[in-house]
Amino acid sequence: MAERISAVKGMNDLLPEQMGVWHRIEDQARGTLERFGFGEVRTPILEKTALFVRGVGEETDIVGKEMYTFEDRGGEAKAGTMVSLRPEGTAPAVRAAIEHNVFGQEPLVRWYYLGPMFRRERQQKGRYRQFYQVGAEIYGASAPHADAELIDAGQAFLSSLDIGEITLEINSLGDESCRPKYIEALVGYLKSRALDLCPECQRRLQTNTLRVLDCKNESCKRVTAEAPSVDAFLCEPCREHFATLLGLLDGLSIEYVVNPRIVRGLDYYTRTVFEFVSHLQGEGGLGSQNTVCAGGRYDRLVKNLGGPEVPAVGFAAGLDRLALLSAKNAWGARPPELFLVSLGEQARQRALLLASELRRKGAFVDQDLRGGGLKAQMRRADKSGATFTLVIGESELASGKANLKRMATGEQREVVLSSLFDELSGSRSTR
RNA sequence: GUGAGUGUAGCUCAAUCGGCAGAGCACAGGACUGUGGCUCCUGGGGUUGAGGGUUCGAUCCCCUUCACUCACCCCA
Repeated sequence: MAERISAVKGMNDLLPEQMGVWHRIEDQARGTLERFGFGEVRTPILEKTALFVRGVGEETDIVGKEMYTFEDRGGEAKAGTMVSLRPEGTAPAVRAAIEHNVFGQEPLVRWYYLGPMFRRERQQKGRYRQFYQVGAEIYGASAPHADAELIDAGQAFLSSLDIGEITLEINSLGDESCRPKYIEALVGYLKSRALDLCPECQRRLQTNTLRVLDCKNESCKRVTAEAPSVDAFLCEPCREHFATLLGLLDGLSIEYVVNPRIVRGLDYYTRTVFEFVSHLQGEGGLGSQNTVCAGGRYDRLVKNLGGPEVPAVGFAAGLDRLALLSAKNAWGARPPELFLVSLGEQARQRALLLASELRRKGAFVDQDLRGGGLKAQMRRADKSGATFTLVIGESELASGKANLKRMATGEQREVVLSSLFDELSGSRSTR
C-alpha cells in the first residue's frame, strides 16, 4: 500500500453524518440574519496581508503570529505580494464594501458572511486551524440602537439552536478620547502591584495592558479585582451610549451581565464589546474555549481601511463550537422514501431506470448498487431507514406490478410500477 | 510557542509479573429458494502509530519521533 497522506494539522474533515448538524446551524444563521435584514457577502479566502495588518492590528496575536502568510508568485523578476489566509471576516467585508463603494450608495448597510477562517494556533477542543464563522455587521449607524439590534440578532440565532444556557457578557471600552486615560490609570495601578502579577502579565503591562484584566491566574485576578474600572473613566458620550444600550437590552428582555473584564483580541474595537458564553462542561460541553459568539463596535475601522467615516457594529459566531454543543441533537440526514431491491440483471437495469424516473419527479430513492442476494438488499433497505421497499424480480418485470412494502409495519400492497410515483406521493400526503 | 495525557481490528476497549494479540459493536455469509429488524452459528479483518534499545522473549520496560486529546496561551 502506498504511504498515506493525512490532513494538515489542525484542519478537520466534516463527514456526511456530521453535516446534518452543520446544515441546521447554517440554515438557522441564514434564516435569522435574513429576517433581520442582513444580506450575505462572500469574499475571497485569500487577502493581501496588509489588510489584516492594518485592519486587525499588527500587535495582535492573530496578525503577529497566527496567520498563514506566504508570498504570491510575482512576475519573472518582480517579487510577489504577501498574501494571507483570512484569520477573521470583518476586515475583508469592510474592504469589499469600500472597494464597491457601497457606503457611497447606502447610508445603512447590513451584511453577513459565513465561511472558513484560518489561524495557526495549537489546536484544542473548539479551536482549530481552519474554523468556521458566521458574522454579521451593521455599517452606518452610531446609535446604540444598532448595537442593540445586532445583539438581538445574535441572541435570536443562538436561541434557535438548542445548545443549552448561553450568557451574554457586555462591557464598554470607551473610545479614543477616554480609553487612553483609563489605560494610563490602569498601568499606574498595576505597576504598584506588579510583584503580585504573573510573569506573563508583567510583560503585558507594557505591551497590551487591557489583557491583564483577562488573565485567569488567581493572583492576577486578586489584583485586577481592585483595579480601576473602565466605567469610571468613560467620557460622557461613551457613558451615555453604554447606558442607553443597556436600557434597550432590558427593553428587549435580553439578559446580560456587565463584565468590566471583557477585552477583545482585535485592536479595532471601540465602545461596546460583548461575548456570548456557554458554561456547559464535559461531554457535550466546550471546555475552556467557551465563547460561542463575540463582537462589538468598531467605529474607526472603515476609515482606517481607506473608506469614509462610517461607524459599525458586528459579531462573529464560531460554528465549530456551536456544532460541538449541538452534537447531541440527532439532526441526521433524511432517509429515503423508497428503497429498490432488484433480483437479476434485467431487474437491476429496470430498477436503475425506475429510480432515475422517480428522482426526476422529486422522490428520494435509494438502492443497493452492489446487487447481491435478497436478504442482503433487504438489510440494506432496513438500515437506510427507507419508508418503503419495493422488490423487482422476474415476475414483476413480466407483470409490471410489484409489492410496495411499508417497512415500519411490514404490510404490503400491490402497485402498478408505472404509477409508483403517485403511490408514493399519495402516502406522503396522508402520512 | 509551553506543559501533561493517550496511541492495540473500521469504532469502543481488554490482554495478569515481560510469555501464543482478544472481546463487544460494525461489516460479510448462513440457519430461512423471493422479503428487513429479533435470535443463533460462521467468516474476513492487526507492521499493537513509527524507529531504535534492553531481553531467550516486548502491547507491556527505556530512548527518539510522529499523531491525537486536553490545558496554558489566544480566541469565535
